Amino acid sequence: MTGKKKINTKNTPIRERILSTALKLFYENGIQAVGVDKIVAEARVAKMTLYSYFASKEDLIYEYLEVISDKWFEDFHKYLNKNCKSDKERLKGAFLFLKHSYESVEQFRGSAFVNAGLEIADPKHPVHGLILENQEILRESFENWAYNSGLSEARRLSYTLLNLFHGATVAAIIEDFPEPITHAVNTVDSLIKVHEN
Amino acid sequence: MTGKKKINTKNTPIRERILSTALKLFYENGIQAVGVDKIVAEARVAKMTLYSYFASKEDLIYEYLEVISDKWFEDFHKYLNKNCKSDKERLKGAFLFLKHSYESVEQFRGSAFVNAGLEIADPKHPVHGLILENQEILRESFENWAYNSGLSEARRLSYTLLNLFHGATVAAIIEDFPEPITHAVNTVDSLIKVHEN
DNA sequence: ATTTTTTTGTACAGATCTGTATTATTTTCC
DNA sequence: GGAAAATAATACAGATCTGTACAAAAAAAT
Repeated sequence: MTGKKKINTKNTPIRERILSTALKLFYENGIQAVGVDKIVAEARVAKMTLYSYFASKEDLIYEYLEVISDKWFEDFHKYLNKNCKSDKERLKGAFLFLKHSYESVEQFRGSAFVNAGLEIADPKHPVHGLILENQEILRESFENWAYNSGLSEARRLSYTLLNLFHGATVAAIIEDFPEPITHAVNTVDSLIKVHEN
Repeated sequence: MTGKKKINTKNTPIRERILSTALKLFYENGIQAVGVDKIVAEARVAKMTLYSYFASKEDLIYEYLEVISDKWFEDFHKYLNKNCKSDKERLKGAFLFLKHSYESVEQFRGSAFVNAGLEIADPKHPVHGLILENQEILRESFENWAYNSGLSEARRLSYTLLNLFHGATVAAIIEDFPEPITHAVNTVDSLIKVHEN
């Protein structure tokens, strides 16, 4: 009988509002920089209400990463299916999606996972599993697309593309300009040709 | 008559100890995650002593980045001059240095600048100028080495290499394995060949 | 040896953080 | 309408954070 808190797991509009507010604030400012007070203020919700839906900030962070992961892959595939006709086009399309994100997102801050992974230094922290899983899914997509396109060394190429993907994202944030992403797009073209021999 | 604090700017051993302790803690745990109390405890120094050498934590952060920048470029060039005979070798050598860092640094946490840049979200924060400057120096090195090696599109290649550099670093941290760096080394080989035509 | 400077230790102010207690108000359900 | 549940508002506990005050101890300088 530990007297645990009762958490309401129902998906009410208020819960959604808290989560979407946390989503925005965590992404734009970083996880550590955003306090619970800021979230409840922005969501126009009482603090107790937040704690009736989420056991702790830790839980909120974890759910934040899960939700943003789903959302990201959804947007990603929607974009690819709309703009790419083949898996080879998808390889390049992934980076065009990145460019599109930079231009369309009101405040581009790169990848929520990479940022979270770097922010939470301890590699044993539970969110790291989620982040790793996320990156592996993306890499496997690259590998499948490369393999289906008949490119050589699909696995190795997938790691390179993931590197480029991270690098372009990070550089775009630091430089505060989309140029690094444009360069990455061109690099992908070159790499595809190299693996087409 | 604002009554400003008197800051001792002399380079005493104690000041050095504080700075090197902050260096280690900031790099390994992130800037926001490390409090002044933790620094003075680890450096075995009174808190007032820290504040007699540094006006604020903000100042300490700024100096941390300056020092680690100098230190990084020093180690970088030392490694390159020891292991590379030509500028073309230096292009690859930069990534071998990254691998060497991963293997030799007791707790590899990637680039202090990239981490700081992502941690401090506000692009108007003064440290961002320092971070940008740092990255530009590295990119220009890439460009010069590529140009001196007769490679085509040296400038574009330099941006690609910087992307790869960031990406490999970030991926290595997230995956907690050096494989991404190894892949990046191979990619550099491919890219050099592409630009050698 | 004595004065001056530096460093320490402790305490604390004031802000902010996570999380809870409590009571009032609003909404929902029947 | 009236009972039950959800939400709000406020206050607060306890921890932690940056930065300062102040007196004692140690080190350096003369």
